[in-house]
Amino acid sequence: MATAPNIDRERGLSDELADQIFEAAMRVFAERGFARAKVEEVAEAAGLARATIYYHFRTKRDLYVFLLQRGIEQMAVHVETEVAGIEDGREAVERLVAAHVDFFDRYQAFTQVVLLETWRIDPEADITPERILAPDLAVVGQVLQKARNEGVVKKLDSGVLVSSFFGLVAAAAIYFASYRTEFPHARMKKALVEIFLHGVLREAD
Amino acid sequence: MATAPNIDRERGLSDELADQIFEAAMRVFAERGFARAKVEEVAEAAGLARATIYYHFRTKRDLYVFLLQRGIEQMAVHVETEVAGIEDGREAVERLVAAHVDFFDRYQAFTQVVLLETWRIDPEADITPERILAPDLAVVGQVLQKARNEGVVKKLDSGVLVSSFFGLVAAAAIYFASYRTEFPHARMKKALVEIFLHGVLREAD
Amino acid sequence: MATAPNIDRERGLSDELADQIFEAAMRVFAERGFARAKVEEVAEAAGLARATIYYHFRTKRDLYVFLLQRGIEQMAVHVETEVAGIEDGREAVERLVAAHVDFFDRYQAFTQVVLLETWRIDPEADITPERILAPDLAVVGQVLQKARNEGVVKKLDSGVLVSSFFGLVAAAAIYFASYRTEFPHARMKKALVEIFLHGVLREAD
Amino acid sequence: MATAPNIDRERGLSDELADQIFEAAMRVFAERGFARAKVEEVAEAAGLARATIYYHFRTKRDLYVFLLQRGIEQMAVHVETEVAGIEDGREAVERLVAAHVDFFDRYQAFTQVVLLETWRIDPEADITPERILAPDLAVVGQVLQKARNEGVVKKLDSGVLVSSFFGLVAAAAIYFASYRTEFPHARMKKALVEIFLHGVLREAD
DNA sequence: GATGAATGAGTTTTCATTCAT
DNA sequence: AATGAATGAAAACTCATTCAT
Repeated sequence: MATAPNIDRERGLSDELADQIFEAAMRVFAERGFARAKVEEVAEAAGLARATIYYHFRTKRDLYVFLLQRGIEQMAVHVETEVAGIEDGREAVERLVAAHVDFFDRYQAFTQVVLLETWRIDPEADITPERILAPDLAVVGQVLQKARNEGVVKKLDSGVLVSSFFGLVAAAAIYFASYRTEFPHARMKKALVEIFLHGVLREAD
Repeated sequence: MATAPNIDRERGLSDELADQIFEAAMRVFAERGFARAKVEEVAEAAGLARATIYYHFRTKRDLYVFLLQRGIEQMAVHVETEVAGIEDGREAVERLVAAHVDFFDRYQAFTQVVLLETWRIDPEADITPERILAPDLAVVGQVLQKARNEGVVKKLDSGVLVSSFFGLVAAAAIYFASYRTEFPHARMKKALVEIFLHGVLREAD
Repeated sequence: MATAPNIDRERGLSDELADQIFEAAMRVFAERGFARAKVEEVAEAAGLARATIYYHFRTKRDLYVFLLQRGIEQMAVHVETEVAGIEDGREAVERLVAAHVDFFDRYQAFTQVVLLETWRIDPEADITPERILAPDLAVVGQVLQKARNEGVVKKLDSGVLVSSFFGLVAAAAIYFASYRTEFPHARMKKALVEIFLHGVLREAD
Repeated sequence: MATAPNIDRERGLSDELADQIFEAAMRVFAERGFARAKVEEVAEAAGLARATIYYHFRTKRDLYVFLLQRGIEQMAVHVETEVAGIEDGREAVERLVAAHVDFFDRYQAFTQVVLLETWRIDPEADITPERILAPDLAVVGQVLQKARNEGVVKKLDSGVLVSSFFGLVAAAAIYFASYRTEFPHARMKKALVEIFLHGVLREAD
């Protein structure tokens, strides 16, 4: 896991350069969205000439996919590390929420890119959100599935479970990223765990 | 409420034509996203000449804002009608979820536009998601606030509450819209209500 | 004949504008060849903005095909007029040569475009020289065929006959166009007729 | 003769490598024409890296000139060998046609390059077709001149004679190369000799 | 000698927008 | 009110060429 093929890394793009471009692309795509972002901007942000980007990536889209894959890979690694070795299903779910909130909070730019842009890159091609998010979805699905099998989590449709999980976490991330509220990270994390696990109703306690 | 200013309706755009353009814009913007959508495409879809669109709307962006405002207005009306007159806070929250799921399900195209594009139209301008979603957020906030005050809902930060609500509902909408799963609408609605109210844990029951 | 479909004339390109663009394209493509010619240059030569060319022609290649088709059409008309009504096979062939030399001489720019560029536009597509030259080839083939049937012309393979005819006439056109020799038009015409009809050997007389 | 200066052979390009590049360039330039051909393609076809081509040739144009010169050199040698030692003027002319047809037929790719591209390489520079074709033109001119002086060939302008000769032979070459007709080589050769020497009219016999 | 990497200088094409009718 | 025609301003992508290794 977390060792995806990285189809895009053409012509022996060195790790260093890959990082450089990754960072630059992240910043630019997050701020402007795929369509409004200019390759020139990414190049500039990476301290390279525009043509150099094209030397390493056939198209703007390829660059974008590279960004997504690499980011999700890192996210999956982060999350997996967090939930690794936890036996208790309930705690695993808690950690799952927490790990996502942490990651989304730390990489707000990337989060926006992934959550808002992935849906429209190229529906007809094989670059669906499902596929892009696959590494993380694998971890999330696994944890939730296990918890469900253990009877810790309700017998809900697994699609609904996963989408709810993502919706909750992502919405908060985007919401707070957009409004840069001073709302403390810790309290947000706690609140989301609470809602996901127990719902909003008071009597549920 | 539901009687927004409609700054855009220039030069006596007839209701009929407004509908025509609204539908066309919805389809096109949903399918391609704001940036990739062409004014020409909207015109064509509306059976009009490109210049005619410009006769009624100063810019592409104005057309887009018109679409959003009109759509959200309708959504707010729909939701408000659904929760109107319900005294019981808990039931109101249930209906709130249900009403959104229904609306999102019926207007999938519009949902995609609102939920994925709003965030990036024009950050520096006054067209923030907050403002665009205002009519609906007002209703949602009201219902949740009331329920919280009544002690039905937990004392969570209201921003978190609202974002959670939206995240849950919206994610499901997009998720199912994208994959056109055969998952029955009714069951999805029920599941989301369940999760939002009681969480995913089984022991909560 | 000489009333081809003109598939390219999109969006009601007026006759006047068509002429304008035709002339401009001719000059530019002749001087620089297809690949080196810039659409910008054609636009400028036509007194239009570059985008205006693109308003009327989808691509540079389309513009080029328009140029070829229109030119050949005119050539076929010219030639056909010259040989029309001539009963004597031998005289018809003479006139055929003369008409081509005249046309090629008058429209040297166009001649270069047709004879040097056509072969490589798009081999795999349906824009072969054969098809482009069709209107003229039809006339040439007809005249030669008739003369052959009448026993005026030798029983040579018709492909060889046509290609020889073209080769002779075209080579002279390009040769003299390139070197702008002071060689008198009339003498060249006579010489080519002589060679085509009787060959270069003296004893043949 | 046939021992041109070869200005291009820089940095001790070995014969083997020269051949390798010659073949590759021939194929690529023939297929795509000068402007559309990429140096990269030639390199690839030669099994070399792009920069290696630039190690041996200052520019793409230099590479092209190298190709032309080397090819024409070979052609001139071939033709000269064929007509060498022939006393009879008429037979020499016959052999001249035959030798060209043979060469063009065998090296169709090169033929296309020479006959279609030479005219536009660099008109303002000294790379005119006249100069490029010089080695062969020398032989052709010599043979025709001699025949004319001997009274075997008519007293036609020598430019017309040469252009007619080339036009006839080249047109057939290109024609048959393009359409890969199954027309037998031998018959074509005979027909062209016939036309060039005696013309197309039957009564001439 | 050979070449991977980098880039400057274009060029085609796209589109929102304007305007005369 | 409506629209065909025209265009300015981008922006993606290409490719010959250079250069450090």
